[in-house]
Amino acid sequence: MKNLKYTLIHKDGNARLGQIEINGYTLETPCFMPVGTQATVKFLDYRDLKDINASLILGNTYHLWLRPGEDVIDKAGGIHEFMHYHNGPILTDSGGFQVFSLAKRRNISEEGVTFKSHLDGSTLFMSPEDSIHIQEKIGSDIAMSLDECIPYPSDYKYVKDSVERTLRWAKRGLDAHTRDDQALFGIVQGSKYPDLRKYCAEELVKMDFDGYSIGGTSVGEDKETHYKMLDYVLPYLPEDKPRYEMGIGAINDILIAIEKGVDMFDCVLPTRIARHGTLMTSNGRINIKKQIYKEDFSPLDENCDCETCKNYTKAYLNHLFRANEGLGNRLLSIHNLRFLIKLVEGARLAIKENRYLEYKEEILKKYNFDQRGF
RNA sequence: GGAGGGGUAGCGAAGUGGCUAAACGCGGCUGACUGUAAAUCAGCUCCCAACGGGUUCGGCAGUUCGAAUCUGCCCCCCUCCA
Repeated sequence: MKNLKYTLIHKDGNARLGQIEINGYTLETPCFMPVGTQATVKFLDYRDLKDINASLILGNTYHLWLRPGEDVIDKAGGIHEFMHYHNGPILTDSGGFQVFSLAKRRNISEEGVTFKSHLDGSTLFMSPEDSIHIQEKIGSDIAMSLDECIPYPSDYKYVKDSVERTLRWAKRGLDAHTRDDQALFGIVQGSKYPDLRKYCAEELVKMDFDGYSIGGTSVGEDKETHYKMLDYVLPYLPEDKPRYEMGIGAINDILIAIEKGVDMFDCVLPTRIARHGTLMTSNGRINIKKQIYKEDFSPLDENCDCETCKNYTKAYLNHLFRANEGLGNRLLSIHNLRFLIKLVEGARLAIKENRYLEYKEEILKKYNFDQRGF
């Protein structure tokens, strides 16, 4: 009895318009998922998320395990109740990304990962089974298998061994998983090696997960390599399950992922750069802290429908950033998230109308962003 | 009028004979940021034709091989007592 139902509604080339039904929530794909690592999309609350039309959001197993602890969230009645978020499903990342981002503070063994807590230095151990059990207690709608997000570049032997271990971990997590109101996704690794990507995808598909992720992209490789990684994986994933590329938020990355047939993606980029004063707009990237905006009383982006663009001027936002007022972080985060969500809403409509490639080209041509894609 | 304290780069503030174009903080300017140790991090911030040179530490005049640092005079500011 699966709690997640994916329906492929329409294809335009490889781009997919779909629908996910899960635990009473229904959402359309492709979708962009804001990241709320510590049970909060930094600076936004549920009302802001509703306003920008966010649905699925992320939480993080490693971070919530350390603080407040999965038991607290369980006692609260689960993550939805805990953070008062009911606008859509919640997906938890497994801790696999921390294997990458906290590389200096961890050790990998066959059994699992030993972390040296970034909070207090204590030694903590997480097995693939632990990751699943923690996610079950957190009560997310979609859980992820514990994987190793492989650094780039890594040599073939390292990647092969890592992929095989990630596959064993995936199986162990699957066997340990008990909640039937929680979906579980496997994560395809394999770095830039086509055969390892294919192998990893095929082995995971045999295990029959509820969805499949592509991990280990946008970890320092060039764009060409990044996009090829998608090509090495997507042909081997089933049409009737959602595909999720983890950790992409640049405009070109998203548009290309959709074109190739990815349904879901998340990224800290829009919220992080917002807190740093950077905005994605239909006129390209701008930094609100710059002096030229000090007396600019126009909106951030005249083509945007977010609350920030509807109600505030660049001059005011410039002031908030110079004064280090938290409202600036919130207003810019709202804008950047809405910008990406709207971009993907446009993509869904374009797929429906069989003009996705035109849509993509139009955006890539019109928006004055650079190689990085924002 | 008397006693004491002080004037350092845009601001605040170290430094009290050479290692000082002068710590540090703020402010300002650049850049970075992709499954969040990130409201963070990195660089620049006296002037110039600049891997070198030129002017600086209230002002002027000295002492010294060498002064933001010592001496004299002057200007300004603060506190206390009359």
